[in-house]
Amino acid sequence: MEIPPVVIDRLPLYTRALSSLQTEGRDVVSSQELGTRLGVTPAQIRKDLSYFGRFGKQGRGYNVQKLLDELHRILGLDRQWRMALVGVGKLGRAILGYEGFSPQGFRIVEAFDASPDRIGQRINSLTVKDTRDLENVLSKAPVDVGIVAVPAEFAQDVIDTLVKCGVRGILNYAPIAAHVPDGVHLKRIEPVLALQSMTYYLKSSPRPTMTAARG
Amino acid sequence: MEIPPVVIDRLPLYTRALSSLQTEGRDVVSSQELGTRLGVTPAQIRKDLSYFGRFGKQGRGYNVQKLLDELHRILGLDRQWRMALVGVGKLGRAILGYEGFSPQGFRIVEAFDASPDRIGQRINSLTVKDTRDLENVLSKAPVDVGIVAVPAEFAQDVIDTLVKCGVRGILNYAPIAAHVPDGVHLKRIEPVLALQSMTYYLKSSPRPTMTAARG
DNA sequence: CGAAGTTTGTAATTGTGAGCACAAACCCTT
DNA sequence: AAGGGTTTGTGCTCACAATTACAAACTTCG
Repeated sequence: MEIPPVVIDRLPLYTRALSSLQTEGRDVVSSQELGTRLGVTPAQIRKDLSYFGRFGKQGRGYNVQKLLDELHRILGLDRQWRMALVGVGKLGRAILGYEGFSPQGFRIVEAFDASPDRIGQRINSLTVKDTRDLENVLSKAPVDVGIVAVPAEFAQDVIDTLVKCGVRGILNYAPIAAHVPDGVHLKRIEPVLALQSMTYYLKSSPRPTMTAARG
Repeated sequence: MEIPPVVIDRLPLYTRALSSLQTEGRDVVSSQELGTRLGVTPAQIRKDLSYFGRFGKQGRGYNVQKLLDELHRILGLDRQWRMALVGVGKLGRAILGYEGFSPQGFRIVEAFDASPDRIGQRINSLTVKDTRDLENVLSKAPVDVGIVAVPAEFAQDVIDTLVKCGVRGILNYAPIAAHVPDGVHLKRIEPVLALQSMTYYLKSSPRPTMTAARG
């Protein structure tokens, strides 16, 4: 059976909410409560989960720990994921310094750059390697995901190289419409695009005054 | 008439592709070519654009400059947008240093933080102000968009405050399912969520060898 | 000028995902 | 043990977005 991508995209949200509940010491949660927390309808949650099995109990709800384990298994979050960063400019450095990846099992294990004055530098206990050595390095120690943080004009080339190296997941921070072959999964991280669609809604309605109440 | 949000989300992509074409000196482009560049069907592009008017010419295509102007007008990209950043930790600093915003008309004009040792610091020609003064500052010099880069546990409070200050667009970098009232537009920037859904597809199929060809 | 070749805009169709509603299953209290 | 209260899983319906398909309009070339 083929599961709709939108469903897969929602599962991490459920995972995160369940983690919170677990921290709060909760044993059981209903689709109702989960939905309220996430801003999703209970029916949607139940339907999404039903693609993968029957994890709940009527009259009771879902066991937090059990459902969390199931989701981890389903999403493949029960293992470590190795990532390679390409581009250690301003943005790349910020990504290297970001502490949100490792607690979730994602580790940047290699960093590459094309600029001679960056190659050899040590950043966050990682030595920057030459982009031209990408194939060599990754053939010996493959990674699961490539993070692209190079200027737009080089991004497609870098992505092509990563794909050639067998990388099947790519996180693209470069502002281009990248092309990847079937079977390779690419996700864009582009704050500017998010802003540019948001302005459509902001432009029309006037800036509300601070005293205005909301109904 | 109500335009589907998915359509609005695609318009910035069109804008970007058209900018490239403009730089390349192209006068005219067909939905066919635009579609190939963006990985979107030509019909989709034509339909999306038809929500807003008739910008093309049969047998010829779209005038690059004209369509670009129209899209800028439609999305509200023909003006400057003022943004306030809340949270100048590691992530916040990276956002402040990011150079992709201003060329597109988005400017961070205020930075806030709650930590005493950060308040008063100068970062990128901006003086960090006390989060408690947020209402005061924004009442005198309103912003259009708030960027939230505080730890998860404070994010909802910050968002509530921003909303109270009349901010109707929020870019949220904090890993929470934030709640905003109707009329406030929130966009999440969460690389980890993107990765966590990607792993679903990566986990099943084996890591391909480098010599394997793709069909 | 006429015919062949393009390309748009849109009506109609198809496909897909979200929400509704309810039977079945379970809990809890008395 | 029995009945009232919850909550799940899912068939069904509805809404909406993507695709198809084509007439109309334009360009180009002979």
